[in-house]
Amino acid sequence: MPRHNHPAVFSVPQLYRFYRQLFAQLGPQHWWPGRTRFEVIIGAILTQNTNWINVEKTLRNLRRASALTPQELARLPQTELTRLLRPSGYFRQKARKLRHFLHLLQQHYQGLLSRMFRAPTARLRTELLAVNGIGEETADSILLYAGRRPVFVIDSYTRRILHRHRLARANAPYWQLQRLFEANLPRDPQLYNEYHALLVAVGKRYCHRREPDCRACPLRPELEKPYETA
DNA sequence: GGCCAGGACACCA
DNA sequence: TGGTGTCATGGC
Repeated sequence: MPRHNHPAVFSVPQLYRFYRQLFAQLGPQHWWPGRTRFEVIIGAILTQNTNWINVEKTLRNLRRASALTPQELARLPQTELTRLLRPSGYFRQKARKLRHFLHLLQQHYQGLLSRMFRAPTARLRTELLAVNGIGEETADSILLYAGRRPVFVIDSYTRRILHRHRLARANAPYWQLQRLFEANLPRDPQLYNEYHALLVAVGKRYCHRREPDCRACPLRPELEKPYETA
């Protein structure tokens, strides 16, 4: 096999077992927390490298300002938008990102989410990735949680958990980790939804950056060897 | 008072 | 291609 083609992940027959174990222990996570598809999209952008608690504060701000539809948000002056976004951090950047998304929606879909989510998944993903401020994780979160498309989301918790369970290299590319899940699971948006949410829940509780609480981790019985965190 | 949080991007070699 | 700095608030 050519050097550049070495797999960064191993074959994973136990991937679905992981899921059942997590679900049995933690139960349904009811993701994505958001009342409408637009809220899900906004939340996906606002939660970038940011605690969800802070995002909720911002969503409350936007709700009070009646700015939780594309049309209403577009009418908000930039200075006002920036002010409302403060609690979730990076507020100047995120104000621009939201504007960029609204621009895509307006230019390609007449400002209508109903039209946007009629587009084929691959095309919509490409368009979302072309928006400055929307990367792979955010695009896939939008596709899965707002669009209910069978696209597995890879976030930092998922990456960390896979690495600590020796299922992937620490620096494996996004698409490889995504393929790992998509190739080993039924192509079911609801399953992808719950699985990713469960991985985040496990990550938050047991798989911290510095001191992973591995003995309490629900996935522990699956482990063959002690962790290597390097 | 430091660390972390459901990233993305520009810039550099 | 891969590494590094930047963006920023709030909770623990």
